[in-house]
Amino acid sequence: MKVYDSMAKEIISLNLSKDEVVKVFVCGPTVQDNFHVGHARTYIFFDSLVKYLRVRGYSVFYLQNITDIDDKIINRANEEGVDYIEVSEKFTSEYMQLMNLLHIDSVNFYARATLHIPEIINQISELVQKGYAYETSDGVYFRVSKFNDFGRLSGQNMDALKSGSRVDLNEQKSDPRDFVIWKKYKPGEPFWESPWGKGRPGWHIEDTAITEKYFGPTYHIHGSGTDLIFPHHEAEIAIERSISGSPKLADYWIHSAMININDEKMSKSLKNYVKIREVLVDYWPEELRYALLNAQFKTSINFSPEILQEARQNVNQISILYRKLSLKGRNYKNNLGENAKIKVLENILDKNIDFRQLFTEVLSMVGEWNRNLDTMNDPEVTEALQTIYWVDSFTNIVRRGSGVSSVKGAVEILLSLRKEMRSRKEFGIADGIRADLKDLGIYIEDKGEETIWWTSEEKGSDKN
RNA sequence: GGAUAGGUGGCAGAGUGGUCAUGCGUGGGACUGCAGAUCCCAUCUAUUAGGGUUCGAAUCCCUACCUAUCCUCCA
Repeated sequence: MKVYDSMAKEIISLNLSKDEVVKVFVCGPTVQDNFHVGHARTYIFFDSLVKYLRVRGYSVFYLQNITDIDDKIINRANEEGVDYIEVSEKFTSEYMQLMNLLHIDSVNFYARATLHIPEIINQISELVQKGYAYETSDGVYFRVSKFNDFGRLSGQNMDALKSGSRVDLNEQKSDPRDFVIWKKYKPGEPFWESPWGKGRPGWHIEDTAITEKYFGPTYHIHGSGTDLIFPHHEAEIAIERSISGSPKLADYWIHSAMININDEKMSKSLKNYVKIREVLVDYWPEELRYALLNAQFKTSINFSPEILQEARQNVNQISILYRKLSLKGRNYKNNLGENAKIKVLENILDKNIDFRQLFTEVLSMVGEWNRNLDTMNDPEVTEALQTIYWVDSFTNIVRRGSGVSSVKGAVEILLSLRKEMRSRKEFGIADGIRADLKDLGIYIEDKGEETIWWTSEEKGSDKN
């Protein structure tokens, strides 16, 4: 299995062992505001990546942090005249709900920063002791000049950073590149006691304190969106390696590209974002997942109604075929691993975890299965079902209508009535039944003497 | 200015030297009582520009131009 690694800046082999737990850390959100499609992309991608690793037999522990103390959270709380905890609780809960809606269920543990203050203070103390950090009147800062690998991941030139710095010059830092790891208390702000007085943690050190606690000084995969490479990941590397002395923090660095809108990055500060909630009014989670996985992870996606519409088409095509196949046979969970189609798909993914290429190949298989649907024998049906089931097990893009709902009996009575009407050429009545069922989310399809049906609610603009 | 990733049809997007895949869209056809689903055919005269290497370049080299992200908080 290979993947583009941001540190190596090329596609390299992912050498992971199946005999030990694979430790994956992905930077979670700051719980300060509504979540947008950009967040969705990153977390859907890593969800599918981790699930795929598991499908391939790796035992993965997927850790994510939640930044629940931060300037922006405090500012928002002040604006609204509430305690910061109200803000962070509200959006933490919203985040969890969205993850649930989007089928993002691969994370083993969400670690909140405010529940790791002792670990953070320990790290700062160590850094101060070793001379990597110094105290000023407003906080404790990391001394970047003591860590000579700073800038390697992001390709930043140390001197250029120094001179061309856009960083605040007002602070009492001894070097403009130095970053804050402890912020001293100002009136009205939440605080924790520390050897440097009341205060709260800086952002970068939250993650290292958390990963060190659960993973130790090094782990296997570190992921997030590309926008966190600098300075956040440089800072994490500097902090943890200064403490541990290890030559690396993570074996692999995987960064997913941004979501753009009108060719510009979607972001809170530009106010050009589309909320996940808004998308889910008109589109199913499976459709959003498809749209966001339907690109190489290193390629930015220009978000538009067109990509959602395309996703809807393809999700429908795969889902409807899946339904038809499952009416033909149900032993698709057997004999996984002997499936030649799955082998083909594995080979595609193993080149660079490219879900778009996976989808392209799946769609061509779907075309073939549709062509042969009437003549497929049992092993072929099983193979097809297994394959779609396998793909769905880590992508979650198949919409599963059900033919065994609680209304099954009633539907079948109506269908036999409709059959009778059709044989009497009472097409008005027959079509009326079909239309009424459709309004209830029950789709039927005539094929010769047979009529198959499934349930599938409609969403958004397609309704009517 | 530096770093990174790119510039292929209406859109999306494969393709590291030899008739420019594929998907969406659009048009037509088959099937159907009609639909739906599905299939077939077509369409869109597409490789940023200019040089070079080559029998031959989207693909290799050079130059220019352009786009996005990062170089401040951000997934």
